[in-house]
Amino acid sequence: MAAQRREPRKTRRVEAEAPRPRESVRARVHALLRARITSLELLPGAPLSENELAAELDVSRTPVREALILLGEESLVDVFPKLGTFVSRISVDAVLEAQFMREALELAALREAVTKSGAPDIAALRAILDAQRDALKAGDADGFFEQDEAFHRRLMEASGHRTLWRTVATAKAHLDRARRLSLPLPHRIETLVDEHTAVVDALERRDAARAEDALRGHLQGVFDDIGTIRASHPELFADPHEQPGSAPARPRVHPGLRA
Amino acid sequence: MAAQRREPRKTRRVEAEAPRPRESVRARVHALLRARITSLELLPGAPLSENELAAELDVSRTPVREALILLGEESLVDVFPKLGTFVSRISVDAVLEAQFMREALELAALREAVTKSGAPDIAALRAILDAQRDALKAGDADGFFEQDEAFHRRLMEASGHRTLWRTVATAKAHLDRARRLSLPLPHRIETLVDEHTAVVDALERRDAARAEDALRGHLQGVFDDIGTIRASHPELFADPHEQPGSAPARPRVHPGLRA
DNA sequence: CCGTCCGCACTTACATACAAGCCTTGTATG
DNA sequence: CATACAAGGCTTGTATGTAAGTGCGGACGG
Repeated sequence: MAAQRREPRKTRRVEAEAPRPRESVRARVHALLRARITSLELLPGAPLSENELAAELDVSRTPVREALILLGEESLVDVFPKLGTFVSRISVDAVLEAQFMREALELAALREAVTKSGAPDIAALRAILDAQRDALKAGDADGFFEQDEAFHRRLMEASGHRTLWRTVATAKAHLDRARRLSLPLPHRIETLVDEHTAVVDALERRDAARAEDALRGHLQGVFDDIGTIRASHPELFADPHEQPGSAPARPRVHPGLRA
Repeated sequence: MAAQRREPRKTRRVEAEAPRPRESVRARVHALLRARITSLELLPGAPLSENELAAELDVSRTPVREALILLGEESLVDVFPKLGTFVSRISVDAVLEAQFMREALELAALREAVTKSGAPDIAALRAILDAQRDALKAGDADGFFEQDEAFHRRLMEASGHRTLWRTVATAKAHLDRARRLSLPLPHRIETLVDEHTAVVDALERRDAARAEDALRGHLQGVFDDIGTIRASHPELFADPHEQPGSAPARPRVHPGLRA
């Protein structure tokens, strides 16, 4: 495909189409690509061309490029100068670090939530659990993950920390990519909701120790699944024994998966 | 000052001046501005114009803009569309969150370091402490802070987590801006080195509980100082009762401090 | 004197043009 | 046939041009 054979964009937009330009183009592109990556719609290793994306989304390269830079900061893409940008492969190190970070932050927040949370928090959490069970029954994988995200996010809010979720979400993105691959295991998923429920139960009884144990076990279990996945999808993972200081697995040729 | 009265940049660079263009211009600008902000060379509230910075650094607006976007992600600058970009004021909420995050991550890492660290780690840490004491005697504030950063970074490496420092450093930046203001208190500073030493001592003895207590106390003490500072420099702090959801303290007029 | 309105000077957001590096592939040569 | 080489097409990096929003300040009317 030749680049940019599309007709030049009109500099003056028709006003019928832009009711809410409140959110910047960059933010929209960033959110879109992030969703595509974490949902595995874009597989690890897939190339992301600034030109192609700009053409597809009908915007200029500038906001696309800025979005890719931000995704690079989150390690969701790897940018190789003058070579190309690719969805990052799942790095064992990155997953380990993400798991560690998530565990440390969520457990610390939970300790505070035990004393700070109130009835509205518990009610909101239980509502999310109900929705998650519904999604499970309906076989709605996307909805299930949405509610999972909502649960952990709401749990952190219950601790009074409102801005910390961004950091946890960044770490969680790496774990989620791996978890998505384990979806075909339905028995595992049912367990997850039960584990969530145990956390809320302990939280409601203000039982700090039990809440902590429940959440820790839950997070550890999620992490353990990833090892199982790796065996069946090795091409999605980065070289396991890579030195972090050295060049980060530059692809010899444009790594496959194109189209 | 009128914008861009500088002569047009030569598109072809003289090659005598660029021996190592390995690091992108964006990365250099980002690092430079970050250093200026965390060192308080650029005070909270100070305006950062893409045009002015591009002219001063003799680069185009593009890498400057990209660097500012990254700093915005770290909450070190606030970008108000079509209005201006300003060094972020020290937000009490942000400092609280940074403190919480740092404490959670560093303590969790320390727990692992107690079992994983070895003699080389201890030796490296003690060397850093010596350097820190030297900087203290010499009255070298910048050097002191450098060694402080090195200490905490090395401590995290001793736990085996190599990539986690980036996250901690982002949080630490907000705390450091406040701490810089407390430098005139020399008695406090001497305490800091002693606290660091206590952590290493306990770590060497593999005394997890004592190491944890020492580090927790140290981090808490650092945090307590910030409250003291706030009284004497209120203009550097954001509105204390600001709703995080609402507009983030948009400046009525370009906030002063301009040259 | 005071309020209102309008334009100007500044900003960032987005679009486009140009530069430079890497890989592939076709081609010529041994 | 194998290999060296060079050109071309792709990529991202940087530079610059254009659009559009915001607040300030002066002109103007009351």
